Amino acid sequence: MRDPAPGAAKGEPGSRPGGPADDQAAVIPGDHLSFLLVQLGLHGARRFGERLAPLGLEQRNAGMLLRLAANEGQSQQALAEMIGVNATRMVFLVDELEKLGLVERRRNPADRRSYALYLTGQGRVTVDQVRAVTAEHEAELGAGLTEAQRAQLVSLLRLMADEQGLHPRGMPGSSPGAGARPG
Amino acid sequence: MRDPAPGAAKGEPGSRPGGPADDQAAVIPGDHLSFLLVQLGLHGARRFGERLAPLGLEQRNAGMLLRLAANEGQSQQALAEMIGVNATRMVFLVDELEKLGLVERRRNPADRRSYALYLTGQGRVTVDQVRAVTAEHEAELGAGLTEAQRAQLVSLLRLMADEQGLHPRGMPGSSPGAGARPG
DNA sequence: CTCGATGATTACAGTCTCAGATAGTTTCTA
DNA sequence: TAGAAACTATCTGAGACTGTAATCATCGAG
Repeated sequence: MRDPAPGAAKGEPGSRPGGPADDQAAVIPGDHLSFLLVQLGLHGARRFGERLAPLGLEQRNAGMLLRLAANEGQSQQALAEMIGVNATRMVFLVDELEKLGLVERRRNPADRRSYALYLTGQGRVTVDQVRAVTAEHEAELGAGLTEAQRAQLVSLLRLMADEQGLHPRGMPGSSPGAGARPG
Repeated sequence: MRDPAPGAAKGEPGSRPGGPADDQAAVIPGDHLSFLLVQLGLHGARRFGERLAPLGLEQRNAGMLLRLAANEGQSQQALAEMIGVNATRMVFLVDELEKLGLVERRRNPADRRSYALYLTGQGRVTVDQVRAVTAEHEAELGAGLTEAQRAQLVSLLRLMADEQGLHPRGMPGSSPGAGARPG
């Protein structure tokens, strides 16, 4: 995540990124909503990734974990659909978490073709840590704002998201997306 | 750009990316600043990319064009440094624009090792189109807001960006970075 | 003029992320 | 029981980007 373009993006889970150099000439006025959103979105994503690093997690892992915590016992496919990644990708994502000892696949007795996904004990501990990190991250982002400003900002962003037809997806890292790379 | 994580990212700016499915369970409250920013940032990036498609441009091309328009006559290296991509990558990016007939490399008489980059006539036309697309995009993003709300949102976002130590970089697509991908 | 540094180009190797095709196992339905 | 369908796993390939190194032309300094 460097700096995205008004459409920069793709990334997601994209993810991983370095830091670009600072600019001199502003091609697009700094008061463009699009630019500010992308810039802050990427900044937030990068910072969140940095905060997760000490836990040994990537953003995608954290997103998956939180998703799973809220939907234990689901099949990989169901979770994949919810998150928006294809089944092929989901295999890999679950593999990662399983190797970390955070989740386990259990055969679903009702349908032995599929696995039911569950958090392990360590997985629950990690989920709590991720939530704590998320709270810290949230606080950092709003650090320069008064509570009233923060509330108003959230309100406006939600209004905007609604207008754009966006729905809460559960969390970041849940999307596969590509990043937009400017380039 | 799907849905990013609080650190979703990476991505992207980029990548990639398709559209995820809608959610059911919100793992992270929809009122999290981090989530809203990433979500809206990626959404904006994706939409911007869609708007550029009819012009035959990728986001990276548009970002480069706008940068170049504001800094004609610079060497590739100078532009690369400004944008934050390495020289190797820059060669490719300029090649793309040159093949599209939008920019041209001219030998710098003062230093014949380097090229001075300039927009072609078609390049200028395209820059205007990109700016128009950007304006439309901007309007779309703010469609659900009153002018006062939009102004306030911009104000709050700028305040936030300042607090986070972010500086205007000129534009999206300007950064190389990785995208943030959620997982 | 010679040498060292620089700018641009090219070729490679390597990383990441993701999609598509395919196959194996199991379940469901007729 | 046979066939269709679902779920998962594996393999292959694409796209975007980084980094290194080698090459060539040119510039600046000594």
